[in-house]
This record gives sequence, structure tokens and C-alpha cells, in this order.
Amino acid sequence: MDVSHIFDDLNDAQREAVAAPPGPMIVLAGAGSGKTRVLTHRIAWLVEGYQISPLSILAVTFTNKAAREMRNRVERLLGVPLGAMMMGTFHGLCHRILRAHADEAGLPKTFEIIDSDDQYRLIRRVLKDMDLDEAYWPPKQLQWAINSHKEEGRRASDLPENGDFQHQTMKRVFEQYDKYCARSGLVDFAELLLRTLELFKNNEVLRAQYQARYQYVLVDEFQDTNSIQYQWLKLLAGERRNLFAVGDDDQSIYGWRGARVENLLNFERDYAGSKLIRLEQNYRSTSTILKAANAVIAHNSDRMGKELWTEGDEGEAIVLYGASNDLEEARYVVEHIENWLAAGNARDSIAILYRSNAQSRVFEEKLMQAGIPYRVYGGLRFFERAEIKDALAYMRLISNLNSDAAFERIINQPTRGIGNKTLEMIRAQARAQEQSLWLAARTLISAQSLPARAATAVSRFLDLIATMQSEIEGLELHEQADAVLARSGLLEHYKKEKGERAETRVENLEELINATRNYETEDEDDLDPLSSFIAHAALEAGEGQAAEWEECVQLMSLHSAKGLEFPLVFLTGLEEGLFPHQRSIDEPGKLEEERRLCYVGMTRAMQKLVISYAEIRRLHGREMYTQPSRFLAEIPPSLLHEERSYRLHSAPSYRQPSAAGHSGSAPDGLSLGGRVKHQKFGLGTVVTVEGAGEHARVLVNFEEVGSKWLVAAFANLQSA
DNA sequence: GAATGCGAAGGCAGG
DNA sequence: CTTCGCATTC
Repeated sequence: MDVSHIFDDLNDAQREAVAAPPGPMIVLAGAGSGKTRVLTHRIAWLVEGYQISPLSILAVTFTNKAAREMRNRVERLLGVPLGAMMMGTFHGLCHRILRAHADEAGLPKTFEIIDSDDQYRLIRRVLKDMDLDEAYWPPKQLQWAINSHKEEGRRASDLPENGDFQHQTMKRVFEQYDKYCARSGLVDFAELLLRTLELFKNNEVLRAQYQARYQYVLVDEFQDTNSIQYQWLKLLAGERRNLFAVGDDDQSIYGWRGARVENLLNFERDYAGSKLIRLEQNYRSTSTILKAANAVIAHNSDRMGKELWTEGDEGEAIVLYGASNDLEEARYVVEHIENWLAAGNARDSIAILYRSNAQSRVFEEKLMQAGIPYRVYGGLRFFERAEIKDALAYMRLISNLNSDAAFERIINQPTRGIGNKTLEMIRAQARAQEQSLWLAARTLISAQSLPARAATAVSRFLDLIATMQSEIEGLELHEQADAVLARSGLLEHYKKEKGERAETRVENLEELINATRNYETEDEDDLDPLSSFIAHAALEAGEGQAAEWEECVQLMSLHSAKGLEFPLVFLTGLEEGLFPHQRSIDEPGKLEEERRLCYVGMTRAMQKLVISYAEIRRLHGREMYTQPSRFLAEIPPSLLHEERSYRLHSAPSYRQPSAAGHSGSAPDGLSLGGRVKHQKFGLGTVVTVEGAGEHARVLVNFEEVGSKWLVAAFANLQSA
């Protein structure tokens, strides 16, 4: 048998990983070391070399995009379609399993997936029902807490009974929230995973069935798995222990989302005799870029150890640009882009990376002025837009009348004379009877307990939904969508609205019909097309903008850049407080994650890397003095070519991040993160410095009394 | 009940 | 600087 097409273009380490005998195995794959190649070739080798049926292989990824790409590449390698081979995201796979075994999992057949926005609304609803003040119980925090618990495999009933008041309340909200979900058949993202894990844990028959089916399990981006995902994988792999995990501890950047790098270390402990292979040869970047990235990441402790190298050229020095302010930073970046383009390079060879999405605006303005097409990743995705969510809510309600989230969203959208008062009565009824809003509304109408006007409006609405439900039955999916948009009055409502925004909304709605037309129901789904599409919309939020194939400069956050590569990369906003982010500075663990983020950013660059920072940055509508990021001082100076804006006030200070670098402008001795002592307030940390000289104000976070704004000239702060 | 205007609060990363 | 809830007015 000729298997040369599988092994020929692999290096030794890659070949060793691909050809390894079945059994537990970790591939520690550095950035640009051919991770996806190893995964795809491994699958090809299992199929051709070991004659494993593709149906016995399960490949798990984190994004739909990665799953699609893997499938395509394996198909190309093997030259045959993979058909029903299981490849997908954790969430997508769990969704399928739960659909197939809704009964066993204790879910209604028609359960629907809610995204984080729906979840947020729902939690606020619960808080209101429980008479809790949002000011004291921030819904965002509760949402975060609930999700974290679920990601660790804890349910409300697992929380201790005897915590303090805060924990007690948290527990109650959690309980109420889950009750609400159960009542309306809602499943959030974390629940999707937890439910499936519990199903496997508690149902031996089912577990055995899946273990028998998936004899080989492969995971991509293993460092991003959370606690239950890892348990899930272990359960599936079972006694056979054929778990092939690919990951990179240095690229673990989703700790805030529950990801556990420790899983990489636990793997070796849990699977005695497991094999570990390092891929350290990089095929992406110049040696200069790699040396710099290696130097930065070396400042982290708790690494599994890995150093990238390349046979490639040294390449150009990394440019480090110190700008006087954020506008100037953007000006420089755009100027640099113009030169690069003038040299004959393509626009899509360029990426501008930043820590937080808010930073994109300045770059957008300057690019627009220069007439350079660009594309911003992130931000509002297609299926997250208000008008699309409205349209989907109609579809959701039609396919599941008990969907309260959908009901609330559209009962008065477009306005049909049902106000808060009426809605509140329906809610009260629903709460009292523990039934869905739909049922509650019906009850109220038949009991004639609503005012005449409201009753007419509500029964009109109920009739509308019921009529639509019967009208669209049996139609093609896109005809259903079309009918829903027309009958609901949504399209008309947005058409009547004036302004540019309304126009894009109408366009988006039309795009939604296109999306339904192109949507192909997944093979093994036994759902009706409409429900299938709704689930698809929740699981895959879609691109930030409708696909424009014009060649564009790419703007994106560091997080969304993971897995991508560009000849020219701008790594911007390297300032203390921004990158590393303020909320990460005090905790060593979080700081290391920021450093990994920096490493991810640097290793995106193939030929040229430009790093920049600004001395003054406008943030949240305030001008702030900033200090160069500590990460800059971690790059060997010999690899850098420094350029600076002539307007800079002071000598470069990034070499000593802790020293007061702005003696000319910032008040003496006060630097961000510096420890100070105030006569009355005691010890504290400088959080923000604003203004200069006599007018300088500082925000100090005091240990005893919290944050206070002080005028530096009068505060008489001593450095401590 | 709907439209408009005001003040307070929140502000990171992503599926 | 924005968004969102709330109160006021129509």
C-alpha cells in the first residue's frame, strides 16, 4: 500500500506523531508548527493505515471553522468524501447527542438553545421576579457565576446550604434560573455540555453505545478545554484510551472562559504511559520574530517547556514604534501600510491586532481617510443583530410556543399595542401557575381577566402566531422565513423606519432569507428544517460582516487572531493597563495569560512585525497617561528597531517599566501601579494619572477606603 | 400605550 | 463616550 502521500511532507516529529500506535497521546504543538497538518494526517493514517472506518473516529474542535477546514483537508488527503464522520465543536456534538436522546437527558423534544444575550435577559427577568435589585446583584456577574459553576460541573443543588447571604442569594438565583429554563425548554451553552456529561455518567447503556462507536477520539486546541469537556472526553475514550490531544500550553488564552491549561498536565497523570511529542519547528515566521516571541514567553513559569526554531531566514528587525498618542499610533500604522502596499503587497497580507475591540475605531478612521479597504472582525455577529434576533424569535416561538424568551422579544415588536402593563399581567399569571407566557396569555384571555383593549391585542398576537404556524407547514425553509418576515410585519416595520441604520436592517433581513435558502440540514439531524436552522443560528453566530471578498486589511482582537497568520502584523497598544489589561496586573496567573496573548500575537507574523504603543491614550472618553507595556522590556533589544514620534515628551521608558517615565509631564513619583501613602487614607495603588503639572489628578485605589480621585499637587502622596 | 428626553451606570476577551 | 432604564409628555 502506498502511503507516501500521508508521510512524505512531514518532518520527523510530525511523522512520529502521525504514525504513533493507538493509545493516549499529547502533541505539544507550537505556533506555526503544523498542528492541523498532524491532526489531518493522523486521521488519514488511521483510515488508510489501520483501516479504521471514518465512522469510528470522532474529531473535536472549538470552532465550526476549524471543523470545516479539518474535514476538507482530510477529504483532500484521502480523496474520498468523509460522509457521516463525526467532526465538530464540543457544543455542536453535544447538541446532536442531546437531540438524539432528549428523553433520557430529561429535556423536551423541542428544547432550544439560548445564546449569552438571551441568557442575560433571562437572568434579569429572574432577578425581577425575585425582587432583587440589579444594583446590588449585577446580572452580568450572576451570569458569569452560573456559567462558571456549570463549567466546573456544579449545579445549584451542589452549592453549600450554609454560605453567607451573598452565596445563598446566588444559589437561589441559580435555582430559579434553572427552573425557568426547564419550564420553557431552554438550554444555555454550558448546559449543553453539562447535560451531555451527566447523560454519559448516569446512563451506562448509552455511554457504552457511544464508547463502542467512537473508537478513536482526537481533540484540537486541548489547552482550551474546560473541566467538563475533559471529563467528557475521558468518558468517551473509556477503557480504550485512544485519545489524541493536540494543544499548546503557551497559547492558552481562554482561562476567563473556564479553560484549564492544567488539563494538559492532568492528561499525563490520568493516562499513565501516554506519549508526548513536541513540535517545535516553525514554518511561519522569521527567526527574529521567533526569538522575540520565545524571549517573551520565557518569562512565564508553569510551562511545559518548548522553544520554537526555524530553518528560515533571519528577516527584518521588529519595529517598535512609540507614538505620542493613539491617533498618532494609527497614523503611523496606516502610513506603514501604504508603504507596504506600494511595494506590491496585497491588502489581505496585513493584520492590525489589538487587545480590546474598542481600539479598532481609530484605525478604521485613518484607514478610511486613506481609502484603504479594511475589514473588522468581531463586534456584532450576523445572528446577534437585533433585527435578526427578532426574526429568529418569531421562528422560535412558532416552533416552540413555550419559548418565553422569544415571546417576550416579539410580543410587541413591531408595536401592536401590548405594553408593559399587559405584559406584566401575563408574567404574573405565568409565575403563579408556573407555566409559559404563551399559556398564561391564553389563560388570561379565556378567563377574560384582561382589559378589553389589551385582550384584543393579545389574542390578535396569539392568533397571528398560530396562523403562521399552520401556514408555513410543509413549505421550504426559505419560504417559511419569507412568510414569517412578511406576516409578522417585521420587514414592513423596518422598511418604514428611516435612516441608514434601517436600510442595513432591511438588507440583513433579506440576507437572512438567503441564509435559509443556502442552509442544508445536517445529515443526521432528525429535526424539522426550521428547528434545525434555529439551532444552527445559536451555535454558529456567523461572521461579523457579510462576507466581502474584496481584498482587505484585517482588523481583529488578539483572541480572534489565534490560528491565523499574516505576512505583516501590527501589534498595537502595548501599554500597561491596556495590554496587559488592568484587571490582570495584580494576579500572577492572569498576567501570564496576558503574556501568552502577547506571544500569540507575535507569532501571527510571518515576515514583518511592528509593535506600537502610545504615551497618551483616550480611553472611555478620558485622556490617560500610559506606560509602555512590561512585555516590551522582555524582548531582546538587539531584535528591535526603534522608531519614535518626534512629539514624545520623554526618553523611552519601556526598559524600566516601574520607573516614573514621564517626569516631564506626569507628577513626580507617581506612576501607574505605583504604591503610595496618603496621610488620611493610608496605603494605595495609583490606578490612573490624568493631566499634567499642577492640574494633574490621580486615581488611587486605597486598601482601606477604596478608590479616590486626588489632585496631585495637594494630596501630598508619599511613595511607599 | 407610545414617543421622547434625561440621568445614571458601565466600560475586556468570545462561542 | 455609549447604552439603558426610567420618567415625563403626548
